[in-house]
Amino acid sequence: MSKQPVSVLTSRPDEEPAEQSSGAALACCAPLAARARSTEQAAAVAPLFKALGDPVRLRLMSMIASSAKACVCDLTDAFDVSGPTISHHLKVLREAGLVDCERRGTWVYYWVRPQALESLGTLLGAAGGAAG
Amino acid sequence: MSKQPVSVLTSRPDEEPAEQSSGAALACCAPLAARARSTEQAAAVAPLFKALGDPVRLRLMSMIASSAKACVCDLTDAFDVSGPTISHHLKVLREAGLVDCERRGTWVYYWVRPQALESLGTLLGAAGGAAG
DNA sequence: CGTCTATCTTGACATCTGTCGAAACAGTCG
DNA sequence: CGACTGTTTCGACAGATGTCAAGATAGACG
Repeated sequence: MSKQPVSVLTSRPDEEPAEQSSGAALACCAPLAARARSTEQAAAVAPLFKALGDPVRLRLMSMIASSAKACVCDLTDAFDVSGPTISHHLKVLREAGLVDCERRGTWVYYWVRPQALESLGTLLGAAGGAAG
Repeated sequence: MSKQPVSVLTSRPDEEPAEQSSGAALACCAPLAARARSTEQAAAVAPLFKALGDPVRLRLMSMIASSAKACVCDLTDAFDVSGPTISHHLKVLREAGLVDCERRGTWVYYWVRPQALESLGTLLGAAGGAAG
């Protein structure tokens, strides 16, 4: 069976088009562009990983994803940290584009934005091609 | 394409069976254990995301995964940061269990440890129900 | 053995992060 | 309107992080 060949991890910046050694000018054309692209891509995706890089936020995401809509009060209850801290983490998650929220009366509900997760999933394991 | 419903994100800490909470002193029982487990899981996985949460490290991973074995010198050349900084990032990646390295003469080669990536991939998109 | 290259470790420093308490803001209910 | 509950913002602070320069270590080569 083909183990998921990861893929960000296998985005191989060098396999773009006519890649490699097609010209001595390697240091100036495609490769460079590819590399730049990779850099940008990394800069764009790293924040998502970073946002998920905190235990509290990871668990928060887990809880939010587990229920269609999660109320802040429920989330707060499940942690040992203060309300403001949870609020802060939710803001980080929100700014990373991982979740979105809406106010319904007194309560605020959060839900996961599938797009972001797909991005990560794709980066990590989907993307055929690669295979190492 | 992959419309899989993420999964860390859906690990629903409450769906754990009566996982023998033989610990007597448990304030409650299953719920607490389940939650503890979830917390532990988050604590265990967050570092992986965190390690990937830096653009340099993410790109480093990408490059390492792109080639069976990547030499530090090649990696260093591809970035604008100093050698020690690359070394530091590689250490972070190594300590997170994402990569491993070996010295061959003068050079040190790095490669990706599939396990870690699988963990992340599983967490993000695969894993059907809970954990397993 | 001495020297050179490649890589890692150490120490220092500015910045970012996670956390809290206090206060502000948003809505509901009496 | 006024009091109360839920959530976010503000200000502050300890600790973590990313980066560099300088020095240390590992192995190759003469």
